[in-house]
Amino acid sequence: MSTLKAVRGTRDLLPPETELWNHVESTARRIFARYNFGEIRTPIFEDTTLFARGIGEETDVVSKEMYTWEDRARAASEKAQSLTLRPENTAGVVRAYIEHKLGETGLLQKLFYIGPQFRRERPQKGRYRQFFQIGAEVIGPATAGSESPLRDAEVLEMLAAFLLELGLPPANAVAPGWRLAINSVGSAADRPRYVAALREALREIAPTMCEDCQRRADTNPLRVLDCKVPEDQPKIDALPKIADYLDDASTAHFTAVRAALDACGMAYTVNPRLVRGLDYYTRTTFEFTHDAGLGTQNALLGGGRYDGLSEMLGGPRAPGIGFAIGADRLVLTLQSQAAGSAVGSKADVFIAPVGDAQNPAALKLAQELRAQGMRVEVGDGTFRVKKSFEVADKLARKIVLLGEDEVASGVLTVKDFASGEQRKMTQVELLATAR
RNA sequence: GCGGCUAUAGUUCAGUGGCAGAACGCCGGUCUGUGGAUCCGGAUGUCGUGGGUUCAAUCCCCACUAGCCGCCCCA
Repeated sequence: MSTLKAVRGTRDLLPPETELWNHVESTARRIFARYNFGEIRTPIFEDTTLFARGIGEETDVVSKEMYTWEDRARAASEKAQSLTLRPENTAGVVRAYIEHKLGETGLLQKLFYIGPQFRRERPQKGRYRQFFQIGAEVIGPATAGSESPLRDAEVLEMLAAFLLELGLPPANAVAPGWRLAINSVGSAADRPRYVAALREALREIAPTMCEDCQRRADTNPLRVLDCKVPEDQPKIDALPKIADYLDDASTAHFTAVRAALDACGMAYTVNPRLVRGLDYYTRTTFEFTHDAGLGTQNALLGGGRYDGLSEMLGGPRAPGIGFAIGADRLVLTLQSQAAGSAVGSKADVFIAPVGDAQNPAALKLAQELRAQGMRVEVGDGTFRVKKSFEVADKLARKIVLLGEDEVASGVLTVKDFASGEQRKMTQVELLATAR
């Protein structure tokens, strides 16, 4: 019989690696809290329509990468509902915003999430079919300031603070690090005008370009800008620029975002070709990449503004901006930086009963020490003392020998592995030395 | 979804058409309570799965699966 394995594109996270994951997640919670974000937890699956409408029917994510199934109808009269494992979380958050009428508070909603997402792509390093994102959204009625360029800059500054807190500095001339690229794809009105102009220009040029571009020119013209084929680059440079199609408000918005970033001393580059793959993005889009540790999958996180998404989903006007961090990629990056290598800490003490008659007393001692907050590992009385020492040295900083004498007298024999010093002490003294 | 590379011990990896190897780790060392880079000994395993060629396949061939790299796309 063949043994069962985690399915393609999924994996188990085990200690001590999970320690690093917890570090990343708790750091996100700590930093986001400083910016007054609250946590939202949305369901892991949603009505398929949510993603089709929100992300865009024609996007790759929706058209070929979703885990979708027909839910069982409970009664003959009921229609089976099409459900989908969430491929990203922004649509779900906006759905919740609409459903709970959060706009009626009149306040800006600042929400973050941490959780698994699912896309049926070909797995490779840093890309899994179940992957984890840490994301945040700032959304609310325009009267709450949700449309302000200050929000864009604040979110970007928060991301920089988060990466810095994790020990990841921005790249500079000599050292690798992260890089921030930003762009504006215009308002909901600008974007179609630009796409139309792009289509027009591509009608002539596209046949001379690479195969992929010929296809993209038809299906998703913005993607042509992303082409990496060297021969196509001059042709792409000659295409209409999004900046020339922004209306005054969008241009002013982008200028204001940059001014706020400059004020914070944030380094970034404007990349006019940075268009995100999801339909809901408007105006500001951005991406953080990292030079080291990730192969081709060098995007650490991405995001942007989505002023029209709520309305696309049937809700009130609710401009917003958000991002999603690829936690799998962030962890990979930290591991390659050795910034995350200091994991695998030891227990405070290892209790070694000598003879299995001492087992009950050992468990009682462990219970009491743990109640005082100590991290305790308990061996087994059938272990020879030599083995207890070997195991204890691997797992803990101190060993407590608990033989017949110790149990009778209540005086423990304690050896510290770092100093090699061994002495008798009471339980109270042991607690004091561990502090 | 497409192309390339890979799959051998718990781990990292050698290797051969004829009994399967190293290092690290693991277990044990003249049985009575002392670990760390000492020393001695021991076990590692359907050689990814299923077919085929052959007297004989871990090795050659085919398919499948998985991982990695690249493409597409994206976090």
